[in-house]
Amino acid sequence: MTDTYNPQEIEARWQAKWEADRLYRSAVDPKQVKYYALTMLPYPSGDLHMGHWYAMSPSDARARYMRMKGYNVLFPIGFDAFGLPAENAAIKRKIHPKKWTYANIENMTRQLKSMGAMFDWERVAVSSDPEYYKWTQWFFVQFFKNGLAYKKMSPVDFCPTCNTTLAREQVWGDDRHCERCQTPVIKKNLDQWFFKITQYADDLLDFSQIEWPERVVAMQTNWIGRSEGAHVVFTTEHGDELPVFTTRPDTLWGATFMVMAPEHPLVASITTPEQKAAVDAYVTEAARASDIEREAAEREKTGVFTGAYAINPVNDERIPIWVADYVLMTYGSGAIMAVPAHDERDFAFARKYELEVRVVIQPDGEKLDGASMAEAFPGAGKMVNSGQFDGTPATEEKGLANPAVKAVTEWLERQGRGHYAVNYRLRDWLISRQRYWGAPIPMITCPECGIVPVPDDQLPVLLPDDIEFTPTGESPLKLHPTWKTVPCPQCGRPAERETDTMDTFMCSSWYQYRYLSPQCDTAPFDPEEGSYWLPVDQYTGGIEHATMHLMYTRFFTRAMRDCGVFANIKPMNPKVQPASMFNEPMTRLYNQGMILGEDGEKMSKSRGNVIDPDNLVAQYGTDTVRCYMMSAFKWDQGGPWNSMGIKGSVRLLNDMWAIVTAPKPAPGQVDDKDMWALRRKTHQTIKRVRDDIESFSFNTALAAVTELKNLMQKAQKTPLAATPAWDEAVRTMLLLMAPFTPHITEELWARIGGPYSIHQQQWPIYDPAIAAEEEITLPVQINGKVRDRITVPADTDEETIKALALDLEKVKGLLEGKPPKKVIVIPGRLVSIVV
RNA sequence: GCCGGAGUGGAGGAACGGAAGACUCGAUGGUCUCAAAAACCAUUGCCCCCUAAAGGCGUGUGGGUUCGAAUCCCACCUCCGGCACCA
Repeated sequence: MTDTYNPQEIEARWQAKWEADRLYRSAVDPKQVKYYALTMLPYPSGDLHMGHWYAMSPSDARARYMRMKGYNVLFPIGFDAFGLPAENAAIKRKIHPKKWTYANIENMTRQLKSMGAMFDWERVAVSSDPEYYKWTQWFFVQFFKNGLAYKKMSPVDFCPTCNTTLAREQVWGDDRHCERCQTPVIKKNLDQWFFKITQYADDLLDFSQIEWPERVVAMQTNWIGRSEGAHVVFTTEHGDELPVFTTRPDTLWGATFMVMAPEHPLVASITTPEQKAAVDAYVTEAARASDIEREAAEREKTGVFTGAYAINPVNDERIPIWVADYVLMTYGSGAIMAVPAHDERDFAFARKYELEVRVVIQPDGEKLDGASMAEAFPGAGKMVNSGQFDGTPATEEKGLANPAVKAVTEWLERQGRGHYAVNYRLRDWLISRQRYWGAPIPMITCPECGIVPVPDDQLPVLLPDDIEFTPTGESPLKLHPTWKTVPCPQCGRPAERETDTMDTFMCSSWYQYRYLSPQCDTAPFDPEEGSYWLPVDQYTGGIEHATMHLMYTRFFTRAMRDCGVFANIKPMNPKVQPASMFNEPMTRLYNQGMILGEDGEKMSKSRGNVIDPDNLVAQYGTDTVRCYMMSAFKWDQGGPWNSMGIKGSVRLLNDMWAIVTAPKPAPGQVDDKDMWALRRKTHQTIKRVRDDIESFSFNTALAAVTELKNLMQKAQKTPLAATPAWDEAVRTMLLLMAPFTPHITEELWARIGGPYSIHQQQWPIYDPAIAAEEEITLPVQINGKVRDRITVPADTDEETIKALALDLEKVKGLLEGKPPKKVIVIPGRLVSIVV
């Protein structure tokens, strides 16, 4: 048993055995407590990269740990297999997207298996399989039937490179670029399908049922952008209603003009003949300018007077109506009341065009004057110039929590001039994509019956295989000679299929359910499986999905709930299946960081800083790569790759191998102290590794095992290595390392005669009595500085410690015979003397 | 501007308000070797010093609370991420 560590041989052998034994097959077992651990599913781009390893191997280690803790763990994997790269490959290299995708899946499955993770390979779900997308389409129809899906002609974001529209969430950055390909998007007016995610805005703002990182909660909250205020109806002199949304109804008396967005439908009709030329020119110019130009915050405001006037409903004042592009048609009603004294933007506009600035909130201690003030005052004060509301305090609080807002809103409601209102930044989810490689939208347009969903028994609407790609990138579904022509399901007359496919985020919004029973053909998932496994207990993945996938999937679960999809799900173990399981798909979320190239930049082929995991596995073995992923970084932060750093993991595993396989020394005299020191370290390590894995602190868990290993290494050739304490240490070290490095530990476990499989063993039990220190060294501080230390038995009482400390030569010297002012003894911690 | 997060040795990173720098990499010196690699041993925050002892200084900056602060509070600075003419 002195052969050297040969990871490649060991890993292949155990992987084969595990697979043959179905060691990682997870099945419903009501007698056992379930644990659903989930890592974000990969897109089959061709090869597994370092990022996949970094995301998945710690996630796997934790799932393995939970299994050893006694949970029935489900840790599935699959592929988010629809998407544009497959089509790009088809156009560029004349490979059919299906062929390209499934070849990649095959290759990546091999790579994933090389990771040695505890994935249940019998639950693999692939979103481009007809068995899968049948149910993606079924959900679409359900949503349509429940009023959650609608088709609408509207100006939408279009990526000219990807040749498709995008959801608002998929447009990023100041230059409004495509999240996938970085190309700035353009606006197009198209007839598109939307999901009513806005209907769930408030529901989605409720994070009380989930333990998600504050960062994600903040990002989603930001994204939804809820603001409270009032809906107030202004009218033009000619009686046209001009409703506005304002968060500051308490400043209504300070409205000295109104502004409409250039796209506002009433602009043309209210403009007076004298102003028509100027307004037309302005509107035309605004339409030509891109959103990026228009939305640049630093840009100077421009606008044109329409010649028309509105009546302020609170005081019947006549105020001018302007058109300006700083007002957006997409938010609120596309028109605002302008209160220059208390709003920065209105102030800038008013000064430029010499419009009245009237103060209606006076702060304490200074006197604002509309004519002379240099900037708007958005702060707190008392209402003035506001009729019966004068003197009402206006605070910094938002919405009805602000007494001035509350008083005015209630009065508006009583008067019928307005009402409480909430506005959101969130837009409905645009899911139409003008692409081939996606799930076809299962809708048919009939000239007689209108829009008709494909009946359930005709699902899935299959993608045709006989397609042709043109270099223009136009969807082959549109160009297909016959595919889109079908009889209307209602009247049987010739009708036309929807040729758009669905946003692939739709597929990934419900994959955690499909994993439960990927073969199920009577429902999206088997009710028994759902009743046992739901919800996902622990989800892990990247932060980049905060306002896309992670928001969509929360919406999706709620929509499923409201469509009755969970009607036959009865939690088998309500203790671990919170009532929130029908609202929230994932109870806990943890975001890992990103692994960068050695140069500190994002890994990319063009930079040439890509580290290939296949090569590393070939060179060092899977266990070493896994170990390095988990020891060298804080998981939530990630960081640059260091090709030297992996040596640390190589040494750890070699040392572990050597310690376990070394011949035992002859028994002999063993110092009791040494024996207890080893047992103490062993038990302290159990606790540290346990606590660290639970808190995702994999690096410190491995550091703790390394400390144990270092201690054992020193004792390896002494008679201590022939004692039961040593055997306990060896067993413990292997069990603690099993989640991190599953193959080497399985091999060594077998060699020391442990029962197969180490991965089915119970997590070692930590005994606090053994872990407790017998002797402790206490630092002795004088005025907060450590001057000496004393070593005493752990149970020494305070008085004795105090006496010992004061008797120290060094302390006596520093006290110079004077009595100390104060002596603080913290048992087990330190002695602090104040002079 | 608003909302999150982060600033600790040469690098990654440890530290329930109680010994700053665990563990790892790197570096330096040594052992082994014809040599190199590997392995092993030792040193490794900075200043002072031949060395050591003994000091002093050190967790982005400046204050504060405390016997005691990387950690708590206040005010800043820098970097990263999200949102932003959103009424």
